[in-house]
Amino acid sequence: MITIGRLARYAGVTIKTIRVYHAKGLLPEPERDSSGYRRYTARHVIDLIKIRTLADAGVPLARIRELRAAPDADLHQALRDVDADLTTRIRNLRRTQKHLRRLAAGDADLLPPEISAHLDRLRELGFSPRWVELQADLWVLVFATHPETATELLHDQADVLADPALRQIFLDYDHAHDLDPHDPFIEELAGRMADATRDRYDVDRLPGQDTDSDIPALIQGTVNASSPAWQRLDTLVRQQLHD
Amino acid sequence: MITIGRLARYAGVTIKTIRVYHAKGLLPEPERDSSGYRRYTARHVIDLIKIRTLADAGVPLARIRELRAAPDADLHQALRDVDADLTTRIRNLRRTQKHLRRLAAGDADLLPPEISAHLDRLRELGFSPRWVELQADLWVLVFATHPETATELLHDQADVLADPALRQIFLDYDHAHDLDPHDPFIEELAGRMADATRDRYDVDRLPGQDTDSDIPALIQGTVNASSPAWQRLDTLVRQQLHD
DNA sequence: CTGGGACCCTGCCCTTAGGGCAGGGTCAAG
DNA sequence: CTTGACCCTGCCCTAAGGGCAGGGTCCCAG
Repeated sequence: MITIGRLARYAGVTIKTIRVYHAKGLLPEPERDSSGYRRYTARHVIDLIKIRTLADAGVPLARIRELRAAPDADLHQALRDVDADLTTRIRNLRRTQKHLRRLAAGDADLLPPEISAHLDRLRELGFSPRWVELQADLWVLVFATHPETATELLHDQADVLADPALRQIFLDYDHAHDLDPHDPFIEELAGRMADATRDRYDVDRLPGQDTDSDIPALIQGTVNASSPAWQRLDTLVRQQLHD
Repeated sequence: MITIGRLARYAGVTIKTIRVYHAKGLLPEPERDSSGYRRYTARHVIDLIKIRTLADAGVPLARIRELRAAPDADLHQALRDVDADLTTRIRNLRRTQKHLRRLAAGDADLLPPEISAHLDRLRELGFSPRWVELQADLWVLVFATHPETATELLHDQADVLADPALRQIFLDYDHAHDLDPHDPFIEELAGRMADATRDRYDVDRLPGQDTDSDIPALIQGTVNASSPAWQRLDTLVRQQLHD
């Protein structure tokens, strides 16, 4: 007849755990010896090990108690459910691990590989680190909020960068960040941007605006907030497009 | 500028979760609009997604808050630790799943395959279901408490069953369960058992008794409790061995 | 026979990561 | 003008134990 401490060591749990199981009616309270110590038998060891197997699998203690009284068929169904649940939990953990590794490899790589490639391309084309970082944030946001259309948008953006004139517009946008908001270059750039936009897109169907989302505004807001020149640029472009 | 509900949907969490993160200083409180509603920006979406990645990996929220302020080197070390931890967690879940399947396949199979084979053998040899079940419990206990010596004991037991005379002793033991404690057969069997034990083992070194464990007594106690005849058998054998 | 260290007992409060509800204000659409 | 969908704060609740206080037991060495 073993004591609670030995039972605990055998089953690889703490004494407290055993007492909790008694309190919750999972494991029957054993006899007490003359001094009030609990004395356990082989049955208890076996029961405890089974309980732990279920508990380790994530079954709530209350459920385990139910199962101890349930008919065999129910128990087996429950075991199948738990097994399936374990499988999905393992799969999820693996996915999380993948995300984690992306996060460790640098923020940008939280995105699908296509995006990392896009950002690398930006760096090659001579965009400033600040711009690349901003684009990273932006695409994180787009992919997080509109996964369905994000890929399409990204391809459109890649096309844009393939055209030297359009690419120059973005390079100038990047460069404008530190200019005075009233630098004449800003107005000239705004003109080019409005023209290019009208050229490329149906004015009422700008990309990304077909979903009733506030994400584009959100992004633009974030962008504008980082530079007064950019803020003015946005205002000017909007004016010209809405004439 | 999105509301808390939208942010929650984007990040796949509940509103409450976001409020908790604010309360714990994980995610900075955003500006409020004129009616006191929180208004979030792109930054918040990105931060929240990162936080969730860590939280999903099982990092405690308090730790995540620390990491947000920690230098880059620390963060990367932490990410490596978390990654390793995830790997062991996945491995443990897999082991648990294996245990669970054994449990589903019938109690006996909670034991290593060698034991299941042993129990199958018992069934073939004509032992009663009750005996087989008792042996299952017994071996569960032995393997749970003394994994180092359990295999050795099992092999010894397999040897014993290979000898027809010894096997007959166990079959008779099984059969004795339902006899009257004073049936003469019991005394005769006790004699055979004592002889066989003396024959096979050094009297002071019975198998399993070299560890200072109460498990053998525990097992014998459980066995004895299930039948008065068995109880008497044990008493008689002990008497004869200790003369 | 007397410490002392290792056990055991009950009872109580504490923790994590949120869930849920009450009670009240806000917004947009019909 | 109302209705349904949001949002606010504040409060209590949960699961599975951890930790501690305050007190009793056991066994072994001095």
